[in-house]
Formats: sequence, structure tokens, C-alpha cells
Amino acid sequence: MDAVLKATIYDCFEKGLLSKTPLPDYVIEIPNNPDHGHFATNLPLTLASSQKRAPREIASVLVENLKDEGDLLESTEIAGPGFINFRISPTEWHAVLCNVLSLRADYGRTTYGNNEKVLVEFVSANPTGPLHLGHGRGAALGDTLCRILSFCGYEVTREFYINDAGQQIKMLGESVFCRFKQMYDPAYPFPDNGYHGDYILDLARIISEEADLKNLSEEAAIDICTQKGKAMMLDEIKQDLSRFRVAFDVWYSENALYDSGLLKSALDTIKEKEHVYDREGAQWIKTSDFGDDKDRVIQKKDGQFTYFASDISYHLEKKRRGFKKAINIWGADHHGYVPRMNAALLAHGFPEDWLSVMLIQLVKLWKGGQEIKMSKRAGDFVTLKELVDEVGVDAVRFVFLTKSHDSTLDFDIDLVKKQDSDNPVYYVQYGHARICSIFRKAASEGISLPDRPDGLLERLILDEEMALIRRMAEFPSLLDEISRTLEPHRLTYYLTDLAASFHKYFNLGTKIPEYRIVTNDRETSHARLFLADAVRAVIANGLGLLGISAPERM
RNA sequence: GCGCCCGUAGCUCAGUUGGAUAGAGCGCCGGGCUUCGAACCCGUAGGUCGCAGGUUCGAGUCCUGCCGGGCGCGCCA
Repeated sequence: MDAVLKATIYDCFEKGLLSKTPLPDYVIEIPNNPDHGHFATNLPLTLASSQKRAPREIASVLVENLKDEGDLLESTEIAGPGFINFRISPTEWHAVLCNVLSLRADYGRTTYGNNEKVLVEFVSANPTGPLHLGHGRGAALGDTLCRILSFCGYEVTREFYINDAGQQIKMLGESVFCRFKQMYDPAYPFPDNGYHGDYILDLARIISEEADLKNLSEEAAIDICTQKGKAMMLDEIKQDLSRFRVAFDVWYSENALYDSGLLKSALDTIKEKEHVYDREGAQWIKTSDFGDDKDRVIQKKDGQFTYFASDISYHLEKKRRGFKKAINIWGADHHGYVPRMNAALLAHGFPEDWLSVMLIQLVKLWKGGQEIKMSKRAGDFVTLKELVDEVGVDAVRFVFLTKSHDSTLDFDIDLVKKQDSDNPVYYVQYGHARICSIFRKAASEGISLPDRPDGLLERLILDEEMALIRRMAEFPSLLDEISRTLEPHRLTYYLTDLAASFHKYFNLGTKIPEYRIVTNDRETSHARLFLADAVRAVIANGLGLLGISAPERM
């Protein structure tokens, strides 16, 4: 389409029908209103000022000189203030359908990413407690984004950064140890800022069975509680994620940064770059030279490195491992941290767009018409596991992925639970199951499809049939667009639309028997079954990218 | 006080580098199953796109200022 337009405009330049100017930023879009054709462009409007002519006049010059050499177009018209609306000929749409049918599970796969190595870091929950709803949102988002990026030709690595070096991990150990002590001495004081959840008590029980905490020094016992507690929590996190259909390629330990000396050598490079200075006995990095609102400490007065220091070295390490691009998915409460991270990376000469941080806004949980405040320290929260137990993986993932990540999400647990049949995920899945059912029906009537749809597709002439094909044609470019904008939620809306188009089409046949998919005319049945089969493939591909099952029966 | 995100139908939310008459689901009201799955379809009602300016052929979308809500502003992680 764009090729036709470009050929046309250069031809008009050559012939002197239009004065030669640089091409403006025009768009070719799919209009909302079907009356406006299959595609529309605002090219004449954008040319108006440089050409110093009326948009409609420019439009008529372009239309009269259209270079449609492949015979792509069925009709062209000038509309409104100076849009050009195009209709594609049916045979072109049939070609799209053939393409879907031959590619099937690979339909939508693109080379947009050019095999670029990209690292997506997400969830990265501290191993001090179970995953909660916020983590679930990050997990669903990150996982789906990775699936889409891979599908679009990126070489994706999924990474979970384990914050196992800091204060909070010690606090886990102390909390567990305290619960252990309290088994014998209920008055034993609980540490300030300790973790209060019931799971701490479980850890204390299990660890005290495995290790003889009683006869160890307090220091040694706390150390065991810390190490075992951390390992067990991490194990639980891995299980929860796996059940949520989220897999990671790399589990990267913050401790490893210290142990391997990477942190130290990274800080040496920072110092070489002369962006570090001494003040009041601490080491500061001049992030304010690179867009941060103030400088930051990387090494404290007591010689300890800050969390920021290890995070900088972690990102230097990511780059060193050869990634051309990094995407971090963080909770919105870390947003203040973004400018300093970017500043530190700029100080190291990273390209400005090397790191993209996606901030996910809060998940607010509602139950019985009331908001439930969640706090990990207070031990008062709903875990991802509990939610999945109640509503199932498919529904939870779909709800998370239906909202844009930078908007807070109200998760009404009663609604999602009771919704069962009203939940939009079932609407899409039902489309898939329904098509499977039609094929079962066709088989029971002895209808078998030819290997190829050649010569049959001109039977597809209904508006609803064309609408389905047009929808499917958008799929690959939608995925590219999602890769570019990092907005996976658009896929859920696409699938809902596609399923709606199918349900609508299907329902034609409840009124008029000739419009059924399996109908009296055999060739028409074949053509419609091919169409349905293609829709089934696209729904399955889309659900697959969302990490949601495509059931054959429901 | 400063910074980031959000504000669109009764509710929850979409709205594709600015495009033509602002959409969906839920809820309300009313229709549609004697053969392909009614977990579906069709229709009615419901809007000052928070407010006010600005940019232009054109603004829910971009800019400025307000209002309202959320989240951050440690030598914590």
C-alpha cells in the first residue's frame, strides 16, 4: 500500500504535477468506520502546506495518477477534508487467508527484531516472602512481552535478579530465628521491621527440624535461618512462577556480584571515568551531571557499598554480556530510582535508549466492596498462589494483561471469581472451542477438507467473511507495534475483537441456514471451514503469546 | 515543596508516531435457540474525554497552568 503511494507521488514529482518537496509524515491507517474503506491516508492533508494547494486538489492529482501496478486496489475515493480511502480487491484478501493457512502456528512471526539481543529482567522479588498480586502482574506482563519479542525476531533472555545480599535478607533470618525462639519462649522479642507473615512460622518449624538450632550460637543459628529461609522462599517463588507459566533463563544473584569481584571491578571503571568523588568520608557518583537531581552515594562511610552501587555494576554486567537492549520491569514505587539509574549508565557512555524501564502501577485488591490494603511486613496480603488457586491461571493472566501497565489496576476478586462465564478470557477461548466444535461436526458429516484452499476462496464474499480476513491481516503488524511500544495489553483487545467478529459471523447461520459454515453446498462449506480454521490458528497463536490455553472444548 | 503515573459511560477499562460520527466488557431495559456450542448474537438508554487556555486544516491524544487521586523523594534494599 505504501509502495503504491510512494510510487505515485514520485511519479507526480517527475511529471511536474506536484512540486518536489520532502515527504511529510503521513499515515496509512485502518479506519474505524468501514465506510472509509480498508485503508486511508492523510497524505494530501499533510502535503497541503508545502504544496500551497488545497488538500482535495492534491488528492485528486494523486488519485488520477495512481501507480497501482500489482492491481491491488479495487477502488479509491477522496473523502472529507482530503483523505484518500482505498479498497483492496477480494483476491488480495484471499491471498492473506492462504498465507495464514500455510503458516499456521508461525503466522504473525516477524523479523522485526533483527535477532537483536535483548535482556528482559522482571519480577525480581526479594526472596523474603511469597509472590503477591503485584508480582503476578509483573510476571504476566514480562512473560508475555518476552513471548512477543521472541516471536518478532528478538533474541530474548529472561532474567530474575535475586536481591540476596542486603539488609532485608538478614531480617528474614532474624524473623525466622525469632519465631523459632518463641516456640519455647513466647516473650522473645520480635525484631523491628521483621516479617510477620505466617510463612515465617512455617519456615521456622521446618528449619528447626532440619538443623539443631538450639545448640548453636545465636549468630550461627541466624545464619542458618537466613540461608535456608532464603533458599526455601526462592524455591517457592520458582514453583509459583512455573505454575503461572513463567520461566526464566537466568537467575542472577546479587551476591554473585560481590563474590566474583565484579562489583569491585565495576566500581573501578566508574572511578576511572572520574565521575566519582569523596565527601564526608563516603564515595559519591556525579549522577547530577547526567540528569539526576542530585549525586548519589555508592560507598558508605563504613566502607559498605550501597544497593545502588551493586545495581550499577549489575547493569554494566548486562551490557558486557552483549545485550543491545535491556528492559526492566519495576514496580511504580521505584520510579524515583529511574533517573539515577539512567544517569549512571549515561556516565558510562551507554546509549540513551539502551535501558527501558517499564513501571507497573499498583494492583489494588477489592473484596466484598472494600479495598484490602496489603503489606508484606505486616504479613497481610493475597498471594499469587492463592489467587491462581481460586480463579485459575488463564483468567488471572488475562485480567492482568487487559490493562495498560501504567495505569493502576483494580482487581475485584469476587468479580473475577464469580465472573466465570462473563470473564473476557472465556469469550476468546470460547471462539476457539467453538471452531473446534464445528470441525467435529463437519467430520461427523463426512466432510474432509482438501489439502489446499486453491480455487475455493472466491466463495468467501460476505462482509463478515472479509472483515475476519482483514482482522487477521493486522496480526503481524500489531505484534511489531507491541514490540516497539512495549504494550502487550493491546493483544488482548485484538483477540477479543477477532473473537467478536467470529461470533457475529457464526450467528448469521442461526437465522439463515445458507450462511452456516457447514452448509448444503460442499465447496462453500470447504471455503468457510478454511476461513474458520485460519481464525482458530490466529486465536491459538495470540493466546499462546499471552500464555493462555486454547481449549478444544469448554 | 519537588518529581513520576492516572483522570474517558453507573462500574472496570481500551482508544495504534494528532485524523473523519469517542469504543468494549459488566450492569440496566427489550428481542433471538425444531439441525454448525446461547460461555453466543441483535437492539435501546447512558459522555462537557477533570477544568481553563494554547498549538493547527483537525486535539481524548501535543504544550502551559490549575483541580482531584495514587506513588516516590535515605550513606534503606
